[in-house]
Amino acid sequence: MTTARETPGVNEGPAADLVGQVARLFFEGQLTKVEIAARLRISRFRVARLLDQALADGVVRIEFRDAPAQDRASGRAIEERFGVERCVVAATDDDAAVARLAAEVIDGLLGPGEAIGIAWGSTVGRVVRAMTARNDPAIDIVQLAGSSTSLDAGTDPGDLSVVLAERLGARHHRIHAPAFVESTELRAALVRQPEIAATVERFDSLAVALVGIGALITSCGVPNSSLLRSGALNAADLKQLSGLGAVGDLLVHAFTADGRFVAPDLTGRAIAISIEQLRRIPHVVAVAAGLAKVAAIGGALATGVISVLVTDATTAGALLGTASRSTNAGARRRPALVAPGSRR
Amino acid sequence: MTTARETPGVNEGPAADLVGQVARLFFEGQLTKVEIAARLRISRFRVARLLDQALADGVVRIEFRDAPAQDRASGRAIEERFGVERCVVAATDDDAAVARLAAEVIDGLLGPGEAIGIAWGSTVGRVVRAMTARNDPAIDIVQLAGSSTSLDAGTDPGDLSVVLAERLGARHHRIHAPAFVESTELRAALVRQPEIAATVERFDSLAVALVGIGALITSCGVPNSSLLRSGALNAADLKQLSGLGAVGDLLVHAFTADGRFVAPDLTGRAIAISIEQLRRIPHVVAVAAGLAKVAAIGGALATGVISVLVTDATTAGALLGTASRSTNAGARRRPALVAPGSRR
DNA sequence: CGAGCTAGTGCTCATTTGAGCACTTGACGC
DNA sequence: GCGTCAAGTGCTCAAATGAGCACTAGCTCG
Repeated sequence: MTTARETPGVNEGPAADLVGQVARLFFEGQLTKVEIAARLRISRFRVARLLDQALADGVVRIEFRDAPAQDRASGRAIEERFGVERCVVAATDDDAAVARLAAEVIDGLLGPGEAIGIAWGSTVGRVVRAMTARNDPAIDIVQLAGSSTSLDAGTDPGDLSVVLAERLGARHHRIHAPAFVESTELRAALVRQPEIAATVERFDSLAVALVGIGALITSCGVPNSSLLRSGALNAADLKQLSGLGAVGDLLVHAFTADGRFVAPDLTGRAIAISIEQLRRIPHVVAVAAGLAKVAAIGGALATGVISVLVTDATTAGALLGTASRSTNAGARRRPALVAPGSRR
Repeated sequence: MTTARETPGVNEGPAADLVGQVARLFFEGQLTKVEIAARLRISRFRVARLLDQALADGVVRIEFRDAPAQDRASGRAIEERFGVERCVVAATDDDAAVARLAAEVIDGLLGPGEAIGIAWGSTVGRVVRAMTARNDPAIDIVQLAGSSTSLDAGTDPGDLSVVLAERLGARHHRIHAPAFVESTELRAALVRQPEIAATVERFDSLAVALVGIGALITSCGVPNSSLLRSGALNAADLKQLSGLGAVGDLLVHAFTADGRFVAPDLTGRAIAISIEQLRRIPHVVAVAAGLAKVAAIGGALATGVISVLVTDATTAGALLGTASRSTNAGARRRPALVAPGSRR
């Protein structure tokens, strides 16, 4: 174990098969080392050392799938204050923890053969990559908004739908078009294209949607929208939105702090799921964290579109620290204290 | 453990965090159960039961990464008879075993930050999906041939490059164009497009290429090329190729049983890496198995383009049973008995 | 209200396992 | 030829572990 650790290609040495065999008998077959030794006619010490080697060489790898710790108190407080059906709060302010929790939530909501729509964004990307694998070819992954060529690596909704489909062993339905086009006419023409129409038609049969929440302005007032960075909107568009009181966006839809959607003209030339369609989806899971997003998250919850919010403890605390607006009428309430709870 | 196994969403119960904590201390921290018990101030029996629960609930998952058994004798025989640099033969006739072996071979050949080109096909798809994960953003995944809209699910080279990039944590470079177009003029125009040119230019800096070997005709003479199924070629094209003595294809390049490439007119309107470029790549790994492909594999080896062949035992046996043509001059020989062996 | 059930917990004892030490074997250099 | 080294193997003994049993708390049902 000092020099020449590994042979150039496949396999480590003459007894390489033995390592795998022993590892399988021990971990899969639940045999004791003495039994393995007897079966393979080697000493129990050799079995032990082969197992050590298996661990060291990474022939067997141990993977943890435990959910990150939650802050249930904050979650309940947000559920009650904002009248959202369910709120999951990661106890640590860790993007990965938020993503893993969101992935678990979706894993629980998405039944076999159901369809899930996905939006874009780095947060959504992290969730997609944190999903546990399945193999259900009947699941449909539907891209909820057009692509953008200039998004950061690994956040393009088209790529994300491929990645998620791969993970779930499912089919994916992409939108080969930009999120925003020049005119409503062009939008109409594009949506008539069979390839795009085939995806758009699926918007009405989704069981779950996974969306991010975009902040149009940060807490310090600097415009920093991903819609801007992606090139979907220009500075003028953003200024117009700010003028209308917009604080955030869901997909391509901008909303105000009190949950009203604004700028239908922008929406009119966007290729994406509509707010009405989004409202009809049984479970809309929104993932967003960060102090810059607090105002946007508040507005998003006020729209009543979101049924599950996943965030982190700091963001949740900031959200709860904001002026206590009375629970808004349109929000999706929890149906009962203990829901029937359907899980695959 | 009889009813109501899991709560609807995230997390299994009040002690869920404890399960993960114990599992991590035991498997990651290598602590003994007694030590864990002392540290968490619970009994060692509880630790043992929490660990059982972790295994049962799938909180820790044990993954085997051992290479499938090889038939080294057949591999060596093919290396000598066909003068190929390296031949890896899976002992079992199992598509998954072949794919895993090929994935290990590529894992050993592809160094950090190097570029790999990938072709299409269900076999290549299986290899890509069998690759072990990395996180090397400096690696470039390059699509070696244009896409096809009508390939079977999970075999499109564009999707495959996304999947591989995802697995390796790498960037991908796609070709947003069909593999075959109507005319050489159209091909030239497309290749001048900046987006396509950016990918094509990378063909000359690849360290590894992963390709399948296509059979133009099966053993019983029925035409069954994936080029036909994909719609890239029509029946007339295929007939023309058969007339020229073609038995198989590498990417879009058809070759005869004695390893000559034919039908440059077809190649002239294909958007794909050229044979000359392919020859300059240090490692061209070809994966192919199945009796229907024996003739095609023989021809492919005779072209001298392939440096590593991965196949299964039955195919290897059939290949060795064919008339012993003298080792062909153009083939890539093994450099020495014991190569310096570079492995990451 | 109490019998009966179940889930969870801790105990004992026989078995399994790990750590350190001693032996064999083959390779290498002098 | 022979000393030296490294790698691999087996042994002993103490520590860790698993399996079965007993106990308790909380719950349902009559």
